[in-house]
Amino acid sequence: MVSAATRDRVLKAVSDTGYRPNVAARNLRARRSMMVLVVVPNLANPFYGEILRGIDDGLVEAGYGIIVGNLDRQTEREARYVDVALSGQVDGVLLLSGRVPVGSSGQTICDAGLPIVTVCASIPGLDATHIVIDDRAAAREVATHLLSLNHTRFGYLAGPASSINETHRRRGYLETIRAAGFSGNDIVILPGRYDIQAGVEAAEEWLRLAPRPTALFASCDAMALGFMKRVITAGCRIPDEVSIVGFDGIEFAELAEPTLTTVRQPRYRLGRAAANGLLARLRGEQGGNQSVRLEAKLCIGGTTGQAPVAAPAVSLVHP
Amino acid sequence: MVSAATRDRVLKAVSDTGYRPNVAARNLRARRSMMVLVVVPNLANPFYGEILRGIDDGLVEAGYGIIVGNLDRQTEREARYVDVALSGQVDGVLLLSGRVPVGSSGQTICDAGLPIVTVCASIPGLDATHIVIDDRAAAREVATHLLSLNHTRFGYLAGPASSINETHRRRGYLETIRAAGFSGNDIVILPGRYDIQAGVEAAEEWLRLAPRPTALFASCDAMALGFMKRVITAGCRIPDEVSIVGFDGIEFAELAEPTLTTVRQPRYRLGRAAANGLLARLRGEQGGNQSVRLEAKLCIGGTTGQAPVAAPAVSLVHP
DNA sequence: TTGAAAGCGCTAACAC
DNA sequence: GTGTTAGCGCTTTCAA
Repeated sequence: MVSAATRDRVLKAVSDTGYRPNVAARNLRARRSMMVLVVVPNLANPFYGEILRGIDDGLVEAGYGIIVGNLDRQTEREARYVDVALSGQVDGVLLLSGRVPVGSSGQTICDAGLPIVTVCASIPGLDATHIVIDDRAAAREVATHLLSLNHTRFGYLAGPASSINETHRRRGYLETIRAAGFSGNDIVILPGRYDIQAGVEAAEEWLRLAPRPTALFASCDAMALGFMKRVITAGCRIPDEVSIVGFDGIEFAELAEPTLTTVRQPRYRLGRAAANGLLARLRGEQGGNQSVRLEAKLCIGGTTGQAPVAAPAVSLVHP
Repeated sequence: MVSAATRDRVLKAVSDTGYRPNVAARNLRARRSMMVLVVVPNLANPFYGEILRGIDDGLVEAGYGIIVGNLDRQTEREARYVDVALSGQVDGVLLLSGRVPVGSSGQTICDAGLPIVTVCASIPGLDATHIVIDDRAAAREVATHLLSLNHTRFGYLAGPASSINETHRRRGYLETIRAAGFSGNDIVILPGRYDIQAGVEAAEEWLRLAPRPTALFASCDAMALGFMKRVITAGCRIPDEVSIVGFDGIEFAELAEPTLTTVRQPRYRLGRAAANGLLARLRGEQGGNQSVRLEAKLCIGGTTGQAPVAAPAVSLVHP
């Protein structure tokens, strides 16, 4: 609402002086920062890279920038990001970590009163938008697939106990196997922590077992790939001696030989949905506790096959 | 420099009122933001994830946060981050992209007058600290390794022409092969762009060649792994029919079967060095144009082996 | 030591 | 339409 003449005069002055608005001043005055904090458990895992891409694409369009808070799997690092939120450096928070970050003096990131969206891990009781897939149903599908291949001894390569995803995946897997008539004796649970090395260590444990489970569900691809590499190195054939299923659907799962059977999460779309959910809350359009569920899909690769028949063959000889 | 009594009174008031300093106001007054912009070519490539970890660890200790600028391989996206720098949102810039970002109205990110550090790609003529490895020497080492295995037909899977790394790697590889007496006829150059899919496409091209090069140097691991998967799918044996070398040393290179021979870059340390270099510049301790060079190492895996001997055997029959 | 005041650069509100 | 002003919350400077 200015005359054309004035506008031109202003625009000319802008380009003459090379004027640039100062963002700190604007933020101070407007009481917002146009920044969003994204708390990531482990930047080194490419699973998060792709989600981050979706988040970035969604937020940048709306003029928001992202501040990355990498926990590097260390809970102690949460405090830093609680401070970032509490000191007004960001307008909203995106939690990929499945936990509410806790500060050094007992406050949580919720005390900042900022809009929060969680991705890939709904946190019970948290007033936030939760962008999720159905971990439990996906894990059931994994178990059903392995049962259909006549496996009778099952392994589960777990994530960290603190992870809510871990809980759901384990439950879905175990309940389906039990429902098929198997007992705890038919199931071996190997501890893990969602990284490659954990998969390697679990493989070493598995190699020492007798009898070995013939089917292994690793609760993330990084672990599945580490496991796979280690057992191949030990001379095992996949899927002849052991069937392996991962979870996440990272690109490298497709590059494994054989291609890893895995649950593919729509990572980019999860990121976009998270950005949209947060933008809606930032605009005040939404509040309360709600969930958006995206589809995950079991992708059958070459790492799963019929259970080996060695044992039954022996029993036929001695009826 | 206040009396103990006053200090206590202040501290009590702080905890009573739940006082938190406002960062925007502090930044406005202090004319700094305690934020650093990190420009990344492609967040989806785990190569950058690990460098980012090193950067984050180095900067967070000094109280700086990072704003991630993902280009997603699209040069047009640079403009956004030029604005971020120009509008004073950050105190320094870390460039992983090997290019000086250019804004929409012709300015570059340098016009912000901020300290700049480049990582993994020194940009000629730029007043910055350059954290690099010797791409050319590493590529020479790759060629020497392949020559020592008696290969005589060589492939090179290139990166994008705009990349300075691409230039160095190609030069080092080709000059070494030429110095060994081979000509352009013995070398096939396949176009690529530093992602998995480019590796797959190059493999399809390679499968159509006759005669095929028996040695392939892919200028990044993601491409090498994509290439490898595709040729294995087509029934080729590695390294019996083709030797493959990658570049970068991402974790997944070690998980490939056979393990990928590759040049391992010290990614985390590159990130730390970049953080340190930027902190030094931010403190005004350093200026001008300087380089820090870290060691990259050729790690021999199972994807390289003696050149197949079929052709020489034929020529012995008809001397 | 402590208190008071100026001002960073912007935007919203108001008077002209 | 246009020009002026107050104040966001902090830090620095200067006076008491």
